[in-house]
Amino acid sequence: MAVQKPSVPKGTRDFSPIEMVKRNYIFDTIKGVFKRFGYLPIETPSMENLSTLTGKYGDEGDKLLFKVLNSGDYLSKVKSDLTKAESSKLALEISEKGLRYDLTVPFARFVVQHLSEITFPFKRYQIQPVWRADRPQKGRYREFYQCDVDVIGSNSLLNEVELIQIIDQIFQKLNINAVIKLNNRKILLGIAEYIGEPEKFIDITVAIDKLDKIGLEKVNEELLLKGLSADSIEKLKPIFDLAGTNQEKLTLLREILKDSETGIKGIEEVETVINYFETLPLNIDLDLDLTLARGLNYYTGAIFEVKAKDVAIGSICGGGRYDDLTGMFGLKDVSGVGVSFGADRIYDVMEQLNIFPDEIVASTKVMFVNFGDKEEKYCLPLLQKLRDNGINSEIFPESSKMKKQMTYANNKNIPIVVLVGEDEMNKGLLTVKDMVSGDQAEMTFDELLNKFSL
RNA sequence: GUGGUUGUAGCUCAGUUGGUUAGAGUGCCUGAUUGUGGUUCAGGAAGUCGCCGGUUCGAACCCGGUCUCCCACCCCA
Repeated sequence: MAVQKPSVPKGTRDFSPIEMVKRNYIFDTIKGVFKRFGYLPIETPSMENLSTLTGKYGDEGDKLLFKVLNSGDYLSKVKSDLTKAESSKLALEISEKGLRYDLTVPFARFVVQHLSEITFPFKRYQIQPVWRADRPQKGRYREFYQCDVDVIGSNSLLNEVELIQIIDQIFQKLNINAVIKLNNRKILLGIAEYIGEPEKFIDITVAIDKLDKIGLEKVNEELLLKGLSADSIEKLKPIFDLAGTNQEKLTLLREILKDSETGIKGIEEVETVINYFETLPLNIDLDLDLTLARGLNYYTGAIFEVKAKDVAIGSICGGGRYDDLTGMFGLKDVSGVGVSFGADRIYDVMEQLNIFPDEIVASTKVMFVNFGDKEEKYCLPLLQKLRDNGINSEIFPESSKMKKQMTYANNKNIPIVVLVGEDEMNKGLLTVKDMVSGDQAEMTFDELLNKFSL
């Protein structure tokens, strides 16, 4: 067989030991906070039935689904004329499974399917990879991990508040400066009603989402293109211009949207969440951002997005409330709310800021130089004692040249090297070298141990 | 999915108008130093120039395709 150059598919990556140590640090931190708030883990399959996935993420989302080819002679079962078949229709005939696009929709499916085993409110977390057939860029992968927390079966806004607390804790623990942007789909719907274009709701949200990126003028152009009247667009302006504190924005908004029942409901929801937030001793900033829309169509209430303040990489966490996701699987009137942490982007942020704690690379504290068979046998019990005392230690596995062994210790940042040769064995002492200062001294094993008990 | 961009030693990158044997820094290996790393000095190994094809007497360089990376759009973690 011809030798092939090894490679992984576009947008996917291998992770080396160093990367995994750092990734696990992120996962463990996130998981720890989830557990602290009483959430329990679940997992779902990498593949879902395509019918479970399609239609949940909007047209764009459907295009980004990875589809899995049916097994066997899938073409023989195709009914369409292959010479003029549309790809999108043909896909449904030759593929009935797809890789999951997020963890929220599979979770909704899970809830409905396992209803009898679940007590509401159901608090679950789920940390698994998801796949999107997007074109990769920095901070944008085709396979990436999401860390979801959701509580389903409770309308209480206390859940929204709890999510904010969770976000606060996680980013505090990871030492990332972040800001939570908060909005509410009901407010956006109210705005669409207020300007007299409720049926253009999706177009409006998608356009105003880009406000801080492309500016007011371009947004207006896009809205015009989508068929909004110039009048409607003019009415949007004061809403974009809203400034001041969260409370000030809400007061103004309440006046503007006073005739929209939905809008007022959204304002009240946001107000409640913000009022809770202000009574809590949290570190993170919470910004009411009316231009936050989020593309996922299943959100109905609060929407969140978290951005790192010090790195431009898009959102590192996002989510919101969905009132009818389970409805699509036949379970009505069960509302849920949750957020998803993007582990890969969080990694990129931490890497760029160089804020991974040194100690997570649990490195060796003591290395014994290997001088040969007799010395090995002499050192092994000492090594055992160090380990029993919780000191990470190792012996170089071969009696290589000193230079090689010392270089190894140096590159691995091992702070203490112990040399035990014939001399030391006869005297019952160890030569202990401090690799930072370069000093070395003879001492007993107990004296070495004492160095660590300080 | 649309448009653009990148790919040369393990890593970061030079490489002239197409012209003999493709370079540098860093890392690695060896020695100066047989039981002493991190500094210094001397030496050494290392490249199908992303891949496939074409043009040409001759291609890292020009052309086509393809893969990958990155950027913008779209969308998003």
